[in-house]
Amino acid sequence: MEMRDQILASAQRLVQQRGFNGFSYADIADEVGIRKASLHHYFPTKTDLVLTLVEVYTAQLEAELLRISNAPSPANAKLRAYAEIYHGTLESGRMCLGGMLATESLTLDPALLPSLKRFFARNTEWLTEILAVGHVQHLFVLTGSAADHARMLLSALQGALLIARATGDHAAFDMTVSLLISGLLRKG
Amino acid sequence: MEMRDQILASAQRLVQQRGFNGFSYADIADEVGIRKASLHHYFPTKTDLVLTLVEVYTAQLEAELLRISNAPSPANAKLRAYAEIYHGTLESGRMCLGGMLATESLTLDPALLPSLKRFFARNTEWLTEILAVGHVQHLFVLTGSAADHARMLLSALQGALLIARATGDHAAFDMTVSLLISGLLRKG
DNA sequence: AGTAGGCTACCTAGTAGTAGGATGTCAACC
DNA sequence: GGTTGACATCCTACTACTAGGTAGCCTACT
Repeated sequence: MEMRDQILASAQRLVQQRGFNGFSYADIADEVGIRKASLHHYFPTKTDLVLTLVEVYTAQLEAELLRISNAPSPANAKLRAYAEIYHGTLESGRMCLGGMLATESLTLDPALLPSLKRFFARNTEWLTEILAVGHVQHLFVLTGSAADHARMLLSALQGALLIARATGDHAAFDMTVSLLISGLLRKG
Repeated sequence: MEMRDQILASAQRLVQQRGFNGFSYADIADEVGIRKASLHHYFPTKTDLVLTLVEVYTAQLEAELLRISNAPSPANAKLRAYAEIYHGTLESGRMCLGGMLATESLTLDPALLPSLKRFFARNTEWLTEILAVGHVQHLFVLTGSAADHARMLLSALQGALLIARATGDHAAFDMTVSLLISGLLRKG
């Protein structure tokens, strides 16, 4: 299973940095050191490969979300930990895998879309839960429903990632994160 | 100049819907009804074409921003009008041209990046101005600097566009816009 | 005469994907 | 214990097609 994992790691990096339409099997072959044709043994089509990628990525996310949820920290610290994931993505010169594929969704095999939707649904669901908990603990002041705030936070983080790629301004990304969280906190 | 404009319109739509790496000269040729080779008469390279696109798009934006700025409406209405631009983009099945290219920036000819940066800088600058005016008029309550809020708003709008593409949930987009604006308003 | 705008025909490189063979591993069988 | 067959992994070689881009020609307008 060593080679399969190498292929997935290489493909994941390529999708996050260059997009589905921005890389080819040849790029992966060069990187992992086998021939292009051999890649088709593991993943018959590019769609198969990226579908696996989305599933793996979602599973990795799930593990992180559970780790954060189970930590004995206040809700605002959990939001910070969540934002920290995006920070790491930015530092490695990548987009969120889901975000990248979302922009390209009109060019993707429709078979990928359900998994992609699930990815975003899971993010929204988790954020909603954290916001609801922070709300009943009087930590957060919400001007809309927890689900609405969750979608807004997710949008802002994805967008901040996108903009930081164009501007190169990582400090602005951090500032946006801080503003998003401080905007939720009870004043005084 | 008729054909040139047709080419630009077609290319703009293709970039916004499919991304730089998701369309080809053949797609444009099919659409505008001339041969692929003839396109090179107007735009020698794909980079030339997209560079022009970014400049035109920025100029169109500038006109809209001035129109909104000069309207005799309160700052929150101006923000709504700005968000309305994004709403229209979403309804036509497109990403923001800048946002789409931003995600693909690692695969673009570096010659495109300065114009792309200017596009985002202009958006941020305009939003900052509107927010500052709303602030001195005691319409908005800001928890950070006007520039910080501007970047956050821009991020959230771009991200909301991206997510709406994956989920197909346009109502969520509208809700995010409302939440962003109501979150700025002075309470009570 | 020069230029703008279009054409056919072509080039080189790269795309995803296939065919079929070489090598190796491992388990079942006699 | 050695043979056999199934399967995994990787290869060379290739197909069919698309990519961006070029060469050179034709026509119409100024």
